[in-house]
Amino acid sequence: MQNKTPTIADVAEKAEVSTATVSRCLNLPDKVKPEVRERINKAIHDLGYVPSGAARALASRRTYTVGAIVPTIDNSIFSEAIQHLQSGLTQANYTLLLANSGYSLDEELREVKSLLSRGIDGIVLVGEMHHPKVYEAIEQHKIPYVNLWTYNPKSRYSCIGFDHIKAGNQLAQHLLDLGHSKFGIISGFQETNDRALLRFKGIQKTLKAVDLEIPESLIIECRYSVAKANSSLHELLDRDPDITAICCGNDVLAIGALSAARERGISVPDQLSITGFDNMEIIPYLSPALTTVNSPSKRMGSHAAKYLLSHIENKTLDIERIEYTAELIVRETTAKAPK
Amino acid sequence: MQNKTPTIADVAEKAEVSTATVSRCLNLPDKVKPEVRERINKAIHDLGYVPSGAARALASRRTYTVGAIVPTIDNSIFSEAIQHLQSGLTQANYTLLLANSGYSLDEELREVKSLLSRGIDGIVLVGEMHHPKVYEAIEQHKIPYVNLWTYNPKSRYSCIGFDHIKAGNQLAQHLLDLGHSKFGIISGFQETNDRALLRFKGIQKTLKAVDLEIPESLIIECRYSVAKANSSLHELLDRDPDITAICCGNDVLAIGALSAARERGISVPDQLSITGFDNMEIIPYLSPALTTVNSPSKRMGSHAAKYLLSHIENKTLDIERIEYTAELIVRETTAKAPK
DNA sequence: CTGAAAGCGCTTACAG
DNA sequence: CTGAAAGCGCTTACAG
Repeated sequence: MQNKTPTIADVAEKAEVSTATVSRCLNLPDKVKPEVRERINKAIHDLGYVPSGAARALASRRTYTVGAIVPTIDNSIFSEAIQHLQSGLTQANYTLLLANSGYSLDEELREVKSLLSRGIDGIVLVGEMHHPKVYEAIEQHKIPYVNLWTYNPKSRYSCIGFDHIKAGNQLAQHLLDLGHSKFGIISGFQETNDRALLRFKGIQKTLKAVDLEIPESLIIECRYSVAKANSSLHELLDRDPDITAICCGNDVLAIGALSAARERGISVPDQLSITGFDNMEIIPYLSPALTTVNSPSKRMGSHAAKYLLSHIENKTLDIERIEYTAELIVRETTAKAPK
Repeated sequence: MQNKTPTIADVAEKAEVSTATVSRCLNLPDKVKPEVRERINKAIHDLGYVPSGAARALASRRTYTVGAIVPTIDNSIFSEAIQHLQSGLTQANYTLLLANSGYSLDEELREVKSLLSRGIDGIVLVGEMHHPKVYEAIEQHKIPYVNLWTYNPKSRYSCIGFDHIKAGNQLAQHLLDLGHSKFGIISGFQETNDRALLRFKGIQKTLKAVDLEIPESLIIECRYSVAKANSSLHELLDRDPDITAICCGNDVLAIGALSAARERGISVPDQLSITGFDNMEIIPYLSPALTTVNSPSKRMGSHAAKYLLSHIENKTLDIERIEYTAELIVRETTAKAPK
């Protein structure tokens, strides 16, 4: 019974080889003779040897770890992406270090620094809007990096995502086609969230094309919570009872808005149309089922894993910009404008 | 312009002190004279020095990292717990390493080993049912460990959670009080999920006390997905149209069941009562709002952070068992049994 | 295919 | 309060 955790030296001694050979056996097995390999594997098994990640990282300058910072994991849409990112990494024997910024740019910077000091081989962030020092810090470390959930052909950085402006366009056009002209907006905070901002810009632009404008007073920004959205819709309707269409920043907000409409006895979609964003798993099973836009979260997550792994393995840092499409999904919460 | 990442030696040189002093300045600031400290901090800042986590971990045998393995992060209820676990750790300058097992015990074991080799100072798992080697591996590493989401006064391991049997009792009693006698169950897979198993056992026990028994054919186990629950309810109702109460393993399943009832034109709760579990954030805003049981996920998550941190700092490994209560929340999906 | 040895960047008794 | 030096457990040219 050894009461000390066995090291590579213990394995080497037991297998009667050098530590260098044990190391090779672990990392480049074909470079060691099969019979030796067998002896080493037996020793490893007998000793219950587990390599020290810290020592390996220090010596090899590789951690086999990738960092990701999302605004929150408490949103099924990010969870889906992370789940897929993670499984892509796990298959390649990489581990995901997950942090969340709570939609704060300063907090995100802190997390980036912490991950960097921890030693990561690659990093993924959500959106394109970050603290300027974030880019600085990452570039200093010379590791592959990608902005997820956003697509900007002119970005200086790699990105994997979709065009939020286009998505906003589609939403607005759909509502316009249904004859709506009186809009309200319940959005996430746009100052620190470029996805929220761009979606709104998209809506705004499409409306402007037909000379429609949403007054400041009918745009509410709030935290992505059902409760906040509920009170926001009440607020909006108090300010202007003639609104016939509400665009919500995501499905969670839309669920809150739906509940407020119900409380007011306003029927959706007959009197009021409501749209969401993301197409969360449960949405089609709700009644009424939300009209929303599909965020390709799983595909983005998987792609991020692939991107990072290939760039880490090849030690390349060139920029890639991948665009996925986000389709409008019309369901039961939008209909012709009343009257 | 240095084109090499600065090390502690560079800082030491620039500040004209030894590396030992820089190290102390970082870890035990009060042990170094204020003026020296200032010089060092300036050097750190000027150089843009970031300590190497790997080197620190290797030398100190501490990683300031805690591992957590949950069945899936794609469930808002686990996300909430993780969010709180994480924020507790972050405040103490620890980082959370998150992995998920996909409800597989073998996968969980793999993840445990990977985390252990990575070097973690503590670990939290969900539930009490694990691969026997999981306990073995963790004990060999002598790090604090806690089973979350479960409370068992007789457990050999620390646990922070609630009593799933009691929760099942409450659910069944509520339905019994409403006059139900014909039950159906849509549960998660019980073989690898002790929470699912115990909740069911709780229901079963309470029913048995009044001589009621749920036949095998009216118990369906499935993945925690809305779609699966939807088809499960159809299946159940095909097998026995006289069922008046359905207990679902969690809220996600209940939402699926609700949608199936709607598809069949069965009114809830008049003709059919449905219960969920967890009380996810959106539940009270849905229509009908689910009768469910509140899982104290946030409190469990925070407590896990506290538990781990204190045991890591004090290098203690004694067992603690913390019980939270899970209350039944009666809303709109349960009512008196028809007829 | 294998080994001796330097080195990765820190921490930590030990002395002073 | 500070420094010299050993050591943490690996990897990796370099030789052979």
